[in-house]
Amino acid sequence: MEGAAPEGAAHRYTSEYAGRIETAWQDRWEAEGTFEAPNPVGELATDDPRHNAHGSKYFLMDMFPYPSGAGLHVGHPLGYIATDVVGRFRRMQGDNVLHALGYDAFGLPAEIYAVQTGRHPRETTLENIANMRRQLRRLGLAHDNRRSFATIDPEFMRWTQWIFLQIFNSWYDADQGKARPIAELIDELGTDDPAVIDQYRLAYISESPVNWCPGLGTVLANEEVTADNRSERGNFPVFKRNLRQWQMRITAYADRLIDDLERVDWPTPVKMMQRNWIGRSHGAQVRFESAAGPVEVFTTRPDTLFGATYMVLAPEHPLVDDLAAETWPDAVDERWTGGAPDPITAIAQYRRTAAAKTDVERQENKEKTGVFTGSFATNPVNGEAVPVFIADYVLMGYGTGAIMAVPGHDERDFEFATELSLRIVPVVQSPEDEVLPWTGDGVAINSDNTDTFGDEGVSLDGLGVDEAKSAIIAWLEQRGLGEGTTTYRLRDWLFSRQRYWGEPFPIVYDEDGRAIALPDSMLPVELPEVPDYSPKTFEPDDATSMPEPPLARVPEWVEVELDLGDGPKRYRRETNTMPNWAGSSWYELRYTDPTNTDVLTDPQNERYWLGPKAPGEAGGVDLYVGGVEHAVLHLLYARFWHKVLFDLGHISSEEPFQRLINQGYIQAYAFTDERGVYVPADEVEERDGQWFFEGRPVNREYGKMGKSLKNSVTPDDMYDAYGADTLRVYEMSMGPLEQSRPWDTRAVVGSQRFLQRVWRLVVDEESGEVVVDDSEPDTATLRALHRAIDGVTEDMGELRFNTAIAKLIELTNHLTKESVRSRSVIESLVLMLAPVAPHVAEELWSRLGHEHTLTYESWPVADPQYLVEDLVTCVVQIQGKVRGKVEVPADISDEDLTALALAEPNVARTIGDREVRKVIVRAPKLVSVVV
RNA sequence: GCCGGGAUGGCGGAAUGGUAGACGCGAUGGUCUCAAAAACCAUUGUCCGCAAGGGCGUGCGGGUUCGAGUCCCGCUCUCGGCACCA
Repeated sequence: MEGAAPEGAAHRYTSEYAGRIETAWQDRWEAEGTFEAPNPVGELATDDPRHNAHGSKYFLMDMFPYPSGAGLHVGHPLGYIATDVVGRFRRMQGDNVLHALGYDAFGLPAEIYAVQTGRHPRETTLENIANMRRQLRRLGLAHDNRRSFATIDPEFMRWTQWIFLQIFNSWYDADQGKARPIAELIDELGTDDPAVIDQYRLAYISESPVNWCPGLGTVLANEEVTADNRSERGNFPVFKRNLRQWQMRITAYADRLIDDLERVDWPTPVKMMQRNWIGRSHGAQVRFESAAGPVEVFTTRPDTLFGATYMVLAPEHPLVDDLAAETWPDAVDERWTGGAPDPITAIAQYRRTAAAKTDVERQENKEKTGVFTGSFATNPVNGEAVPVFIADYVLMGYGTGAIMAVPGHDERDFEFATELSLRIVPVVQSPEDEVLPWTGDGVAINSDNTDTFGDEGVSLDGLGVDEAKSAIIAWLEQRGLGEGTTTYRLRDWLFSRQRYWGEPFPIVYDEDGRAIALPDSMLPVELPEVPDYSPKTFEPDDATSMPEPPLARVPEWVEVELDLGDGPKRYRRETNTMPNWAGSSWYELRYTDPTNTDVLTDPQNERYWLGPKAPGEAGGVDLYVGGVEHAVLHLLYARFWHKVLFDLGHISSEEPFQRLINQGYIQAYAFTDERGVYVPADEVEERDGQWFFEGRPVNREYGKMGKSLKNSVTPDDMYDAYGADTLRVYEMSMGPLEQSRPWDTRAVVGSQRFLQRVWRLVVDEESGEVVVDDSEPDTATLRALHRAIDGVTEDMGELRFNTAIAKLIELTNHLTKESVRSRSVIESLVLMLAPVAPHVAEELWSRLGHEHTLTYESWPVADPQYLVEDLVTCVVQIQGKVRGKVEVPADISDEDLTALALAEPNVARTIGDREVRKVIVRAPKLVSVVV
């Protein structure tokens, strides 16, 4: 953009000049360890007083990146710049700031690349990390590099595996509401029989329906499967299969995971998503007697029990076979039979068609279908015999897999009842103009069984929904017919994957196939070399295929002889690996004590950086910035592990992330030609609102930045064209952090012009001499300065970098216009500029004669005397419309101001001969006249 | 369908219920220059008007208020999440 500097301006702040300054300061920061944050104890402790190691602290985190081979584009660093600005600001406010960046380095892309090239994923991953470190270093991030790590580092993996064993070796004590060591359960139960004990573990193996993805050759967690049953990564079909897999008992924490959302400062949408995902609903379990024994149902509307006119079981429900009658009752409605000669045939047929339906089909066609089992059950509140159906609108995986159907007050039951012509009884009074089904509030009707039960009975009639619920639950509990309960949508976390590039489990099996934890001394269990990195993958639609993990193909690793306490014996290693999410579920802890080899983090260090600041608080990272796409997955898993470690007494904080902000995305325009092919966005020209590529018109689209859309802009491009500081200022001034916005390379120059103006306030572009002097600034300048200090300080504190920068620009423009040279003013400006544009600020600070980095200089403080003006512009409104302005002293009285306002010529003219009915005075800024 | 965001100039965006459009980009005009670039200065919501000034204007329709982008009610569009969860 910028040509060679003209002869006469050798010290002009050009991109090239900026680049020299920036790399020089990056080298110096690194050499001096400028951003190293001391710990209270251990290897990273220090007595360097400038770091305030025992005073206030601030722990900042970014969602760490997966080191992709594609490198960064300008959208990636948005959050990193923002946290860096916060960190630099907090340091100048006196905080000890912990800010570092690790790498989430296990993952599918590296494995896929390895399969394609035969290169070890570690090799390529480490290369990618090195490249990313280079790109990010050039951005001037104030990270403590001693605290950086990658999840694949054996030292990190060791603790990931250690935490797994902690979870494996604990159980959830529902009475105490916390996890406890399994040894305490063994004592309490008086047995160490694995058949008993293993069922309680928080990490356990179960044979249960899991999401099998043949196209990826691995199973997936529920959270990794999209609504239309495809893999979030790769978009392959996913099938439910019964397989033996590791699970984590996250469901034990469902209540705390919901309730503790109130103790963190997170965006509402993220909290909502977590609440919905956990899906807690309060209701009742009620038993309906049948020929096959009691059938348990779950309902959130026990108040509508009197309106339950039939029951529905999921087709896979275990009692269905027992309920299937030999023959249809006389005069059975033919819509109930599915056209079959008897219930057993009807059920078999229905199950077959239901199973054959893909989930997509189920979704497209929500028409209710089902068949009658031929049996009846008894509604416990009124003794009525209600027919029992099976239907696929009832899911085995939720509640009890059986429902009582209340067609009068449930949409789905109503549809089914209409379809099969079932009885509909209203039991909640609906508003007059509403038709059934009525699902809203109302007074109970037709809900009285005192004529059957006499004094033992209950009447809900006249009660509101909530009262009726409590009344009927009390009645059911008293008679042993049911009880109030809570169910959750959340399922346990499927924790094993059939991949190579993940953490191995620290588990071996003995000859009885029993899972045994390896002792801590044998950690980490490292990945063996394998002949082939890929799991066996299958045709994406091959639902019957079986998982085959790559590690199973290394018999010399799988078969081991170990001495686990009772002499050397043969064992077989677990061949699954942990999911991607393992490392990111606890990495916040490792930043606090990254070099500790004895514990995952020293309790003193953890307490200092993460502990609650006041009793009752949950603690956690002071600020965590990342994309909203992790709202459920990563953030839920990390909270879960954090709570387990808290329960077991390893850490003092109950939540990992106290405050969370979702940064927006930087998106970009992309252009397609008449064939629909993407053309390079940076070669498109705009004329009169139309876009042209090589003279031909093209269409504009808006979307993610990326190679495929040919609209990527890389940080490296920006470093070359403008320098890192300009890129930082531009990204921060584009808008609020949380908001997504379009990239506009043309607009970047505005940020460069701003930095150039600041530069010229200090340095003569031709001679390179410092031009500041010690002159006393005039009052107008002092006002501008202190107003800026006041506003910038507040904006920075609230992460409003865009408006903070606007205020710095205003101050700079004032100083430029008035040719202000006063050192005191310019130094304050340089200090305030430092968080967003640290290199140029350091350079100017140094040229102003300061020996040390400005990193730990005190942030300027506004002098209140310059924040009040003596003369202010008062606005005069008539009927709320501005009709005039008067310059008045700030301390003017209401009476004087009113007089002045009414005397203002235009005001007087507008009022004319109308009567002034009321005057509202907000001295000294506003007078509002009502006529 | 349910839940949660959002809508302001040509563009990105500012505005404790009190002068809508800060700051930046772009555009137009000017200074400097042989010329250009850069820099600097000025103008820039829209309509009427020579001007003074006035009308209109924050997705749409109502309301509260002396005064509403901001608060309340009802919609539209849009983005995100969930989706037969009993």
